[in-house]
Amino acid sequence: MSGKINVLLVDDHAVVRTGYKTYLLLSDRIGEVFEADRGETAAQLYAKCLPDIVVMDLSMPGLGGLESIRRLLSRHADCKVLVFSIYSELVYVTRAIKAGARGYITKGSAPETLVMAVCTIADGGTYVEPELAQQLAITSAVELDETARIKSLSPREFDIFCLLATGATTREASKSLCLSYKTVCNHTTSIKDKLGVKTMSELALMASRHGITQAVGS
Amino acid sequence: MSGKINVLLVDDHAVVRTGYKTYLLLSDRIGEVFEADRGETAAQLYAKCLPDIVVMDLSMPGLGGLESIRRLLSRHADCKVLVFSIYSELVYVTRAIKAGARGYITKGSAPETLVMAVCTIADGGTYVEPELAQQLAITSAVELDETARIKSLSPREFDIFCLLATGATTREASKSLCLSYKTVCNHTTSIKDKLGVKTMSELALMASRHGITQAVGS
DNA sequence: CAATGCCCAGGAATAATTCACGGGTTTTTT
DNA sequence: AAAAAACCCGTGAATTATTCCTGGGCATTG
Repeated sequence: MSGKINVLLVDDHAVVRTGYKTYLLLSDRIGEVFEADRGETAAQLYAKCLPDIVVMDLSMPGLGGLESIRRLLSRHADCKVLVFSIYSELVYVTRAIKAGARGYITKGSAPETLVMAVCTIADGGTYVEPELAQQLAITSAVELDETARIKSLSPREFDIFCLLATGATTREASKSLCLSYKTVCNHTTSIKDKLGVKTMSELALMASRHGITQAVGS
Repeated sequence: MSGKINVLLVDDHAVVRTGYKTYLLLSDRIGEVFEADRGETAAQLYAKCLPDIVVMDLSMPGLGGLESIRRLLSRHADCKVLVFSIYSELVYVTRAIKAGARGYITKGSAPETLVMAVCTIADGGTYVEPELAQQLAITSAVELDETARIKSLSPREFDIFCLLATGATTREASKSLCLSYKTVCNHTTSIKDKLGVKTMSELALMASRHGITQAVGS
C-alpha cells in the first residue's frame, strides 16, 4: 500500500548507525536511510528530508535523546519516533514514552525486531519491546512506589534509615539516637521490609537515588 | 608485511556486531570477521579460528567480559584483546588492562579509531583511547584516593565488590561466583579493610560514586 | 472503651561475620 | 631457578549481628 519507508537514524555512534542501516536496507519496505549524529542536527535534517520515522538513541552528547524528541515533536507534532537504546531500565522507557516516543526497543533485541518495529510504527502503530512492555505494567507502579515506600516509614524508622544509609553502623545509630542497640536492629528489620530490600547496599543506593546524603540528626 | 588481519568479535548485541563488521571490512587490512555473542563461546571459537585479535565487549550475560578475557588468556597466552565498551569509567579501563587486554576504546569513538586500534594491536602494539588515558591524570584528589583503593583490590575482590555493592547478598555472590560462602565473607572483610569502610552502605555509595552500577560479570 | 499503630526493648534462636590458620597456585623478585 | 610475595580458597572456633517473638507504655481514632 504505502510506498517505501524513509528513515532518519539519530545515534552518535557511527558503528551502531552502520549496523542498523545495514539491517534496515535488507528489507524491501525500507527506502532511504538518513543519518544524524546528534539531536541538534536531527531536527534540521527532519525538516529537510521529512522521513516517515525517526530512530533515536537516548544517550547522546549535547541535547540528550529525550530532549531531542521533545524538540522534534514541538516542531513536527506528527513525527514518529522509535527509541533504540542500550538501556533496558524501565525508567528510560517511561521517560521516552512520556517525551512522545511511539516505541522502544533495546540494542540487544534481534535485528529483525527493529525492522519490524520500524514498519509497525511507520504504519501508524506503536511498539514496545515485549519484555519491557510487560515489566512496564508492573514496575511503573513500583518506580513511583519507591518514593511511596520511603514515605511509609514511620518518623523513627526514617531517622534510622538516614543514618544507616549514609554509612553509620547499627551501634553508632543507636548511640546517636539514644536507643538500645536491639531497638535499632528491630527497626532496621522493618525498614528493610517496608522498602523491600534485602541488603544494606540496596538500602544505601535507594537512599542516594532519593537525595538522602547526610545525617539529619547530630 | 603481515597478511590480512582476522578478527573475532564478541558482543551480545547483534546490531552492534554488524556495525563493527561492516566497518572493519571496509579496510583492506582486515580479513575474516568471526562473531560470538558471549564469552563462553568466544574461547571455543578462538581455538577454532585462531584470529589475530579479539574485540570484546565488557557487559555481557553469563561470564562477564573481564572473566572472559582472563579465561581466554589462560588458554591462549598470546591472545590479543581489544576492549570496546560503553563504559568510559576509568575503573573498567584499569580492570580490563589488568585482565590482559591490549587496548580499550569506547563505543563512542570514531569508526576509524576502531579499525586503527585493531590494526595497531594486531601489529603488536597497544591502544587506549586518548581521552581515557588523559583522564587518569585529571581526577580529583579525593576521588583519586578512592580510585586508588578500588584499584588495590585483587581481581577476585573486585568481582565480589561489584556484586555486593549493587545489592547482592553474600550468599548470592557466592553462588554467582561458585565460591564458598565463607570465602566470600573473608574476601568481604579484606575488601572493607582495603577500602576503609565500616558498613556495606558506605561500600555501596563508594561504588556508585565510581560508576559501578551493575555487575560486569554474570 | 477498644482498636490500631508507633516506640522501646529483652530473650532465644539463627545467621552473618571475623579471626587465625593452612594448603595450593600464581606472580614477582632476587 | 629458587625464594618471596601475593592471591585464592576454604575450615573451625569465637564473636557479633540480626531476626522473630513477646510484652508494656503511649497516643490517636472510631
